[in-house]
Formats: sequence, C-alpha cells, structure tokens
Amino acid sequence: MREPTIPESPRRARGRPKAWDDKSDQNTIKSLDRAMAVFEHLSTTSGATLSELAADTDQSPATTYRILTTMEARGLVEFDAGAQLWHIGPRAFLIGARYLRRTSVVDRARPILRRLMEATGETANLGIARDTHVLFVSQVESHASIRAFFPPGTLSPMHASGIGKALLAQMTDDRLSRHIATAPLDRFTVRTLTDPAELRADLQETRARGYAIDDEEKTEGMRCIAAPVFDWQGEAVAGLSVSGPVSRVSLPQTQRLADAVLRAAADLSAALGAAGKA
Amino acid sequence: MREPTIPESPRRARGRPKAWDDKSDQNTIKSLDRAMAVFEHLSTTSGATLSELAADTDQSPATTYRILTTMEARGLVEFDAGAQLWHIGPRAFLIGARYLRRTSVVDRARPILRRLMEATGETANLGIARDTHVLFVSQVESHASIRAFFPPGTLSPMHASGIGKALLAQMTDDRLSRHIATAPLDRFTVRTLTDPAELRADLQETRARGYAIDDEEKTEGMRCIAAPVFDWQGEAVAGLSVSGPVSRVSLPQTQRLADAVLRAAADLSAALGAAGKA
DNA sequence: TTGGTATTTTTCACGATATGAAATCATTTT
DNA sequence: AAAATGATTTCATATCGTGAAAAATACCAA
Repeated sequence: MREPTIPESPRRARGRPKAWDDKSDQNTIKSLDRAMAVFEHLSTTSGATLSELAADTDQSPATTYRILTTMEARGLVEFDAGAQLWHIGPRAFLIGARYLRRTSVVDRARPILRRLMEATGETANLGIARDTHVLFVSQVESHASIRAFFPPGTLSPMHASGIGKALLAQMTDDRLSRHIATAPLDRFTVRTLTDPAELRADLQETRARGYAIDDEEKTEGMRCIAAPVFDWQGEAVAGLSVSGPVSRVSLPQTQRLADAVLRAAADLSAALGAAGKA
Repeated sequence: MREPTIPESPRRARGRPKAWDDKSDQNTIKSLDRAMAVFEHLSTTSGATLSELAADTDQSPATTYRILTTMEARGLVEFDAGAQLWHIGPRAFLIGARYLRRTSVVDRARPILRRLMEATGETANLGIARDTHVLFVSQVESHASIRAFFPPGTLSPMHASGIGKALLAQMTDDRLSRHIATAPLDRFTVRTLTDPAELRADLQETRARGYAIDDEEKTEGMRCIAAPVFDWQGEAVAGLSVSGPVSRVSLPQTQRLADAVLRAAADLSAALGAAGKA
C-alpha cells in the first residue's frame, strides 16, 4: 500500500484496543442508544404520535415520553399540540448542518475514489461543473501500465466528457438549451457529439440508464463511465468516473464498471448529506 | 394576541396537566440530557478531542467516551482517527434536514432560487427568522469563480444581514423596539449598523424602496440585496437575497438585481399562498 | 532504542436513576 | 353521560450508567 494507514481498525490512536470479539459492545450506553433510536425513527416519519413512536421502537410510552420531553427542552424535537404530533426540531437542523461545513467535496471524495480505482482497476476521477466546462479536481491513478491520465486542473467541455454528460443529463430542459446555445460543441474525435440533436438523444439514454458513457468522444482509445453526485439539496454538484483504454473498458465490461461507479457516486452523495435514493 | 392558543401551557391535548411549578422537571432523563449537551457542544466546535469535550461539559472522560461511541455507532458523530478529533456525523445531518422538509417554504423556494441565481449570476439565498437571528436554510451558488458562500445552517444577526433587515423592516414599531432592546447590535465591519437610530433610518429607507441592501455590513467585500417573503396570512416569514462581491454587485447594478430579487420574492410569496399584492 | 508522558479505553463496584405497570386525568366518541 | 382513548404521573424495583483508577497505547525526547 502507498499509505501509512493501517489496514483496518485501530480506530483510536491511543488507548487500549477495542474488545473486538467480546459478545457485544460493552461500552455503549443502552438508554442513550434507545433514545437515539427514537430520534432517528422520528426523522423517517413526517410527524408521529407518542404511541406510534413507542410501538415502533419497542419501548414503553412512559419512557418514550420522557425521551421526547427531554429532547424537546433542547429543541431537538418539537411537539405540534394541534395535531398531537412529534417532529424533528430546529436545533437538530442547526447541529446537523455543522456536518456540511467540515470538509469539501474533494476531501470527502478521496477515499471513495481510491476504493473505486481498486475495485475497477482503472483511473478514477472527480470533476465539478465550472461554467460550461468540467474541472477535474481529483484523481486516483490506476496501477496498469496503460492508463488514463489527465492532471488535476484539466478543463474539458461538458459535451465531450463522461462527467460532463452525466451533469448535463441532470439539467432542466431550459438550462440545457441555454447551455447548448452558449457553449460551442467543438469536435475532438470522429465520435464527438457535435450535433445538438445527437447530444440530446445521448443524454436521454444517459438519464435512462443512470450513468454516462464517453466512448472515445474526447480522446481516441479512451472510454469513460461516469455518474452524477448530488449534494444534500439534490443538486448535481459533481461527477465521478473511471476511465481507461477501450481494450479494458470494453463494452462487455461496461455494466460491471458502471455498477462500481454508481455505488461510489451514491457513497459520495451520502457523504455530502444527500438523502436516500432518487 | 392574535392566536387562539391558550396563554401558556396545555401542551398536550390529553393527559394529566404538567406539574407546572413543582421543583424541577421531574420528567426528563438526566443522562440523556447530558448526552445531548455533548452533542450540542460538539456542533459549536469544529472538531474536539475527548478530553476537551469532557472538560467543557463537566463530565468524566469515561462517560463522555461512552456517549460518543454510542452515537458513533449510529453515525451521529464521527471520529477522525488521524487528528484524534470528534465531529458531527452524516446521520445527524440527515435527521436534522428533516426539519426543513416540514417547513415547505424550502421546497417551494428551490426552483425560484435557481432561477434567481441564473437571472442575476450571483449566489441566491433563502433565510427564515429564528428568534433574533436569520437562519440560512437554502442556497443556490453562483457559477462564478468568485462567489458568495455561507453554508446552510448559518445564523446571522438580523441587523447585519440583508434578509434580516428586510424582515425587520416589516415589523411593527412595537416589535422592532423590542427586538432592538433584546438583541445586541454587534459590530462585524466598519459599516455595520450598530446605532439604533442609524438602523431605524436604514429600515425606513428599506421600506420605502421595497428591498434591503447589506453593504459590506457583515462581511467586507460582500454586498447583498434582499426582499421579504410573505405567507398566506401576510406574515413576513422568510427572505430572499442575492449576494456577491462588491465588484459585481455594484451600485449601478443595484436596480437590476433588486428587480430580479423582488420578482423572485413575489413568486415565492405567491407559491405560499400570499394574496395579490399591496 | 528506551523511558517518560499524555490520552484514550476498559474494568469494576456502587448507588443513582431510568424503567414499566398501573393509576390518573383530559379529550373525544358513542 | 358514559365509555373509550391516549397522554402524563407516581412509585417501587433492579437495571444500568457512573466515576475512579488501572491498563493499554501512541507520542515525544534523549
């Protein structure tokens, strides 16, 4: 390995190692865990009554009641007296929002990119939209001797890159039209999509299958499979891709690679706070 | 008062009335409350070590440790093994975000914010009043490379933000006076309005022209144009703004930007069921 | 390499306190 | 009005959380 990080666990730097096998977590607080179960469950509903919550979390109404009033005092949950429903409170949002400020997309993406590269054996890339182009901001290179490479900071027109097309496919019709109107569809290879109609058709397919394919549209001999990444508001803010020579990124391999890319994109979206699925 | 809600308490509809005076909260869970104190405190820092947290919340390291590992198991907090720091985790965000889903203003605002950003080229924001502050709940970032950015969940004092001033300008004299009396007019830049008389004069102008201008009053180099949003009852429940560097959000541009903001605010008000206009 | 120090993690015994059953009360439904 | 429903409170009990201190580990300095 290239990194000084130890294979798996030593989660903490100091202190006695965890009792990894011992029956169950001896060092967690049961009552807190149960309270958190209520808190979490509340977030999956849109308002729940005391009895519902108590039943769903297998706790007595009395206990559930005390959990809720305790959290209510801190604004973590709210009670709608009119409808007799409990909800997640404003303080919970305030606390949770702090998560977003911690690190950038790039930092969050790095471990995910590395896993993606290892799973596929191909170079993994992260790109974000920058005006009419995709800016490649991070990359983990394949170990193969023939590999895709373009240095971080590379700009590529949207219509001629996998990530770009994955992002275009998420745009509203309106915005897409404006993009096509402003950005020239320059040709790079014989396969570049330079005709608006062609491009739109390709984006249609992209949307349908969930990922984009750049089939030697930017660089001859290079194929690329990309998927969009969403932030917590559901905006497509970035894209992940794997790219490699057509010999290895072959059509029979497509589905396998796409699965890995989609999984990585979902992971990154989750790390950015995006909700479950779309 | 305007509301049919009974003066103070009947918080729940059924059940025995609360022991309103009895000593202290007999019905809260102490250990849970202490755990929440750790959780909350963690959100005010940007990463804290175990010992810091234990000291700051007056609890033994052992207990703090158990609280953290319990919450870690649920993803509510994260441990950065490299830096030995505890952080708020992704699940906390996911749960907190549910709060926004209930206040449908946010959902309704999203497409409008996007249009506003596209029309002006500047970052568009949605903020709602939360006690004496403005809570920024949603944002669509500009594509420009120099752009305004403050993460969702940011709290800003009313007197030092465009949206805050737009909201203050809608208050009754009575309520405004109370606000000025309670909330300190802290200074952030040389232009911050810290004198009540100055602030009142600015609000007067704001009312007259229909929108508020934050002219580097919170952050140097950043200007911001904001307008209030009304719900179906005519209450000013939120505000929209565009913010950007003074170079682009220049005085000659003000009217053009303000028009866009006002239109967006009117759209959102309409989407919330506000009556025509006055 | 070798101690020394700081910090985290685990163990352990004690007693504070969280818990559920049941009683009590408000509200809605019959 | 009475009964049914569901929320709050009381109370006795044993669970389970707690802090002190020990153990384990990493980091730092010679």
